[in-house]
Amino acid sequence: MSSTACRECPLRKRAIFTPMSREEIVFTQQFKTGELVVDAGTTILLEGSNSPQLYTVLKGMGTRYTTLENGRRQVINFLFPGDFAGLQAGLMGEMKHSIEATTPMTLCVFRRTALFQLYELHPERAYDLTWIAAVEEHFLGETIASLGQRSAAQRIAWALVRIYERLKAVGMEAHGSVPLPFKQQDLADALGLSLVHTNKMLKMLRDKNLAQWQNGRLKVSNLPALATVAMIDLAAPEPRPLI
Amino acid sequence: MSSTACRECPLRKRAIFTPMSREEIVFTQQFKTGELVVDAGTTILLEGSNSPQLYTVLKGMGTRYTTLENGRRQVINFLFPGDFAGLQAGLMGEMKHSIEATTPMTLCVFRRTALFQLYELHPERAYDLTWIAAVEEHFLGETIASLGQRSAAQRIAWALVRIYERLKAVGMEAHGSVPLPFKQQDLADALGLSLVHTNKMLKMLRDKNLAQWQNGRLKVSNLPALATVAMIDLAAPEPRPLI
DNA sequence: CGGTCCTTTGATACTAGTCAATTGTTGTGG
DNA sequence: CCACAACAATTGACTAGTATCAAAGGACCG
Repeated sequence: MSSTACRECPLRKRAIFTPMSREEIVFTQQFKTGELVVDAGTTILLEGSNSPQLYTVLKGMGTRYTTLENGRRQVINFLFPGDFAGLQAGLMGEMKHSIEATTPMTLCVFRRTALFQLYELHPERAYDLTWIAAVEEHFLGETIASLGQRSAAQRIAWALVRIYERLKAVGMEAHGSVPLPFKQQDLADALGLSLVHTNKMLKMLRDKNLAQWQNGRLKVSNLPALATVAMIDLAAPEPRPLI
Repeated sequence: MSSTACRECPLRKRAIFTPMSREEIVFTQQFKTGELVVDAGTTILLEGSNSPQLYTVLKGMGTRYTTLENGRRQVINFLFPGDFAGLQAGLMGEMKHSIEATTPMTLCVFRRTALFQLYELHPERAYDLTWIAAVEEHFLGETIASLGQRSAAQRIAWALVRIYERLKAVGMEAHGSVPLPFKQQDLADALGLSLVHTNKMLKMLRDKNLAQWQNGRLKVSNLPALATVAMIDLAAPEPRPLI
């Protein structure tokens, strides 16, 4: 199967992404060197390595995580279609975290060496790259606030709302639910909770008819109610650039 | 008192910051529109506002925080000299967090409207800006790992080590200690701990002779030992750009 | 000198972690 | 097609780490 052309990119059409001019599309196409297709379970980027690539997730899902000295794992965030990865290695020379494919994934691969060229020749795209970093920074800040100030139940609710929104924004909602092929352990590691307690909180939300996550799909029957539990002020997600 | 010229900038000389060419200094000077001097306690940026400015901390310290719906405060990080602020508002149009001066502060002010010009005319500086965002992203990721996976004692130790390193890197170490004019409540809010428990953990570290934080100064007699408690692999800090 | 703010300490309550065992699911080989 | 292994989800019992509550110093200021 041949590589997807940027102009045909199914993600770009989504309202969540800021529109791109034809020229931008052409340049992005040049910047793209190919596609990486990996099986579920593959480690795409390894902490400490200096992988020379930048990626955008085209299909599939993964986790971005670090491992502490005591062996505990922290999932920094989940990777969904449209997400950009590898900027830290791209600029700082070394990965500060690992990325693992949870499902089979397809990633657009960009040449890291072309990064500086991008800054010189395509300021709008460079601007977008910084924008992406700023959006990511904002999201990480919100995660910090969740881990620091929300109770276990609130954290789970918060994560489910955010995940639901993100997947919906990239068009993965169907039959009132979204695919969510992670293990409960992954969510636990993302929220700093134990697996057992995560399980109990999920059951609680299920019993209250707020969110059902089973068989790899997440169904939220009453999003506003779940957002209330999560202490989230539900707002339309702001458009962000896609690279 | 007149504004500090970029070429005289006392921060730029520090090894922690990547060197700047004369041209870069000249441009930065043009980009800078002045200085903001504020008293302790001033709110510099307010969540939700669309402040049109970008800042670099020249002197003093502050906190970057958000407030949740239930009134609890999460300190995202501390602002020290050399730190850059306002990028989110600069790109995304609205502040996602507030910034408050803890001590009197002096900030270099940059014109937000010149931001795009910077991308068009000075790709190296634009590159640096993205670099700064990536460094910040990395630091926030480490914070997430701390809140998620470290115990209270480890979190405190972690924070003190990181703070000590950062202040030392900008030349604020003197007599084997660094100034740290925050309240225990600020640290508690940064680490997602209660004030009381934070106090007890600080006492524990003090009793073990690992770290003394009193009267606005932090003294770490045995940094490697503190880093061990914190589960940190002590490494020389990597240089980052200054704007 | 009283008031305010921050730090410190003790007592108690509760959230979430750990341990252990059971159930359900999927895939494999006989 | 069934037995078994491997893994994920679930549940219950118990424990530990932190939060909460309350009160007492200390430091600073008008």
